[in-house]
Amino acid sequence: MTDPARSELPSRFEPGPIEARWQSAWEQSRVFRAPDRPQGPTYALILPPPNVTGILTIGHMLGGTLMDVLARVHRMRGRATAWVPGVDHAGLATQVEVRRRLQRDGIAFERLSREEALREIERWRADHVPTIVAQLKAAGFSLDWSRFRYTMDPGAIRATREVFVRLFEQGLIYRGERMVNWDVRLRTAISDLEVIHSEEDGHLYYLRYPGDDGSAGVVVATVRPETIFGDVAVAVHPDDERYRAWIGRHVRVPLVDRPVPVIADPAVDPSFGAGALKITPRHDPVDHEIGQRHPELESPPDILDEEGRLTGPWVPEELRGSDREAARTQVVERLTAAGRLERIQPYRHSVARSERSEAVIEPRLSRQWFVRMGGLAAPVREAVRRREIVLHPERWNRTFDRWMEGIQDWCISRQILWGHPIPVVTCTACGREIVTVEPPDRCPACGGAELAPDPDVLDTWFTSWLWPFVALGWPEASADRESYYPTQVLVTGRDIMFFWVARMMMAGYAFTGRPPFSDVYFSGMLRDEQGRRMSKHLGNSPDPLAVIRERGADTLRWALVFPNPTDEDGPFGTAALDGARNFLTKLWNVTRFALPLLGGPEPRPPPRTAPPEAFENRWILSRCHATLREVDRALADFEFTRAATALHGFLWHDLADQYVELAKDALTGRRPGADPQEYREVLRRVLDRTLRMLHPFIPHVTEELGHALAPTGGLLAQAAWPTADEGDDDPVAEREMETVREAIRLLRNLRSEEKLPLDATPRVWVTPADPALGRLLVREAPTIVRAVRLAAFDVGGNGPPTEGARARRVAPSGDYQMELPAESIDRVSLEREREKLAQLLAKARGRLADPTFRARAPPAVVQEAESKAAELELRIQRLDDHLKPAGSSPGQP
RNA sequence: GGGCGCGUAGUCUAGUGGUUAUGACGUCACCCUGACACGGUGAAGGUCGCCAGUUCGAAUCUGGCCGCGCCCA
Repeated sequence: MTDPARSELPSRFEPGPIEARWQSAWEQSRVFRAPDRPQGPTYALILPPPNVTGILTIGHMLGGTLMDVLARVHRMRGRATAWVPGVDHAGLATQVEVRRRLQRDGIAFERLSREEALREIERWRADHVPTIVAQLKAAGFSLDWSRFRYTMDPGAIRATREVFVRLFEQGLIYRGERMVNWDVRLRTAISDLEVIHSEEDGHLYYLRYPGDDGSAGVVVATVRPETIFGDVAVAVHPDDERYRAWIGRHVRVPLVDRPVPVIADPAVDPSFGAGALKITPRHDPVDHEIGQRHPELESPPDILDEEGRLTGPWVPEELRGSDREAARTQVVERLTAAGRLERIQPYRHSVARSERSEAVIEPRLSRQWFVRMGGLAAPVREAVRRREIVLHPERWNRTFDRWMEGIQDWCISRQILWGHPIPVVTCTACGREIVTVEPPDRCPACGGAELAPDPDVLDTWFTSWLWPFVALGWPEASADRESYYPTQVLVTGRDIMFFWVARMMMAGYAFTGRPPFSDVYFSGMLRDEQGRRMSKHLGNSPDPLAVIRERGADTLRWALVFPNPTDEDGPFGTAALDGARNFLTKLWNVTRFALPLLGGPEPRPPPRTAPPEAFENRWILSRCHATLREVDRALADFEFTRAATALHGFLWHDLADQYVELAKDALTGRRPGADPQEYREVLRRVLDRTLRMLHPFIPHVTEELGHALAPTGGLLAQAAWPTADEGDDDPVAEREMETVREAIRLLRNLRSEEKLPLDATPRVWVTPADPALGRLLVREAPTIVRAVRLAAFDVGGNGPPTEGARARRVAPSGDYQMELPAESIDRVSLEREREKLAQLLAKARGRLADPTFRARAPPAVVQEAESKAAELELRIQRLDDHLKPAGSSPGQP
């Protein structure tokens, strides 16, 4: 804890020790532990469980920061807040990592026994989980570690089996032979999510299939000549005149001379290649569909084994065992020799690769377990339409619905070791399949004790989709489920919108009858400073722990939310981190400046009873209040950057640049007639509110500063979020401050343009534009004098004694004249300004001269344009007045 | 090929029909003014991708084109 005796902050802001101190203070006080039996409203979110595969990335830090902001704000608002951490066993991803590590040691994963393999994976998990936990803690995330879960802990195992059995019993899980994405290197089916499509250079081969009758036959274009052995037909478009005569006749597959029919199918694109397609139903999804539409075709052969090598009786013996790449070369050679290769054309096309192994995906007809999705999707689509669940940003709602409409069945079996076993055993005696939650001892049909487990495991997502309620205790009727389910918001990347988010929603309705959350926020992806997306592959994603060690968690957090567009990809790099560091330093220094003025630390102030009298005080309270409303609104809309921008602008420009500078002398008791106590109370109140508003974003430094201001005030982490106080609203003060700032800006400008020495204190005369402005300028004259460093600011009095010894500037608030040490009038800048105003006036007049504008535009707009034009005329006239005599003064006849 | 989105100062970005288009970084000038040079005060820098249209009025709405990105096939 902060030393209560310390009344001064160190002049340098050092995040390291501060963050360590407050993280342990939070941990000790158990602020982030959600109550088991909460009173009143709750707020729950789950951390999308990161893979045990490895360490977290900056992208995880972004999502975590946004969730932490939400969790902390709601906790401060008094909601019983549960933010539940967990890690995902990540079946395939983890197995690939472990395999790679073993490979470095010269051990082949495939050689290990099941037990040995699982032990290796367990060792990997034990190595990595602590790192992940350390990263999450170092970021200052307010996770409830007492509720930490793992997707393979006993509860998750039971839940997964339970769900499988329920769906099986409802007929929603079935086993079938379907087209899947096959990874030939890892020898498993993988999900669409794990497939990456990208444009690659390849070739298009034109092959001649001679006619059965000895005629020239048909030319077929293909990118995969090695699959000709699996052909069962050649297809053409039914309306394609070129081939109409061929439909129903036969051509011969080159090299093997096997006859196949020419069929008509509307799926064939006549403009692709030569307009004829070879049909290999077991090795291409489109061909498969065409095959299904033509039951008259012979049953298609499988010519590739699970590692992608040519196999089977349909393949010429000397080619059997060649893998796809080698086989392609060999087949092309043979086709050339046989005179069947018409030509080869360079061809750039979309290639699907496995995200895990980078192997080209082999579409493969294979026997797998599937979940029927149509029925599960229906209530979700309905919920999104009713806005029972809302996706943010808005536009994803439509995209989501369109995808749900065309939803495909889900392949949930994987041919790997690591994962939840499929809860299906087969009795070796009678062949009965048993699907039960508790693994059976004997066959219920024949009593046989020899039960063979299904060799496959479940897709990791088959557990992940249950996470919002499993993490809260499902299927047990736990107290947490009662209190914290449904959760409020899910924050994640849109890349897993369909594979995870949509499925969680389906599972929520299917197994709990309720939505798993009410809002989903999709964060953008991060890009590096060259605009490239961060990826492991490019190695351009910095290690979060290193960033935190070097620059602090708060700096990282602010760098992630402040400069980033809400719904697009945002840049992240040293520029963002430097900006964040500068901002934190600014906050540090403002507080450091305020602390001694406030008479050192004291308890947080009681609510103010009367509004302050001083103009700056009313103004800063009004700004502070406007900022709070903006932050509240922005957070309600999940617009984190807007909230951060409002806070940044307020702290830096309103509080530091304006308020502190203008009120400095009053605060330090050097302004006659000002009540320093009022200024101090206001400053304390504003700082206190600012720290609270910033706390969810940058918790450590605000906690440190909050305690410096009020050492006995308790933790900011459990302080109350500021409440809007309409009494602080003061539009008059805000308008008046605009006028005062305009006067200051303009006079500083004159000083700068006229190259006045720094120590010069000129006199200024102003002829106010109207009496009300005059009264304001008189009232605030001391402030203006101080801010611009003037000898005097004379409102409405006589002008300077010498015509030439002055510079002039006309502003909406009045006509300013500054005494200059020499006879220098900046005619150039006056003329430039006149020109600018004249342009604006021409524009305004043009508009007003247009009768349809007067007729059709709303009266308020017309009136505004009129007064605008009048004001411009007046200003130009005043400028002309000054330009004329100045032009004819000294030296002129 | 289909869908979605994006093109605003050198860079990143705010801004969904009505004052002189926002802020940050960078640039230039002056200033280490008793919180902060990780700072202050000023300045320069924009045909709001292009072309039509709707409208009294378009960065903003519509259509087309060009360029870029993402998702799906």
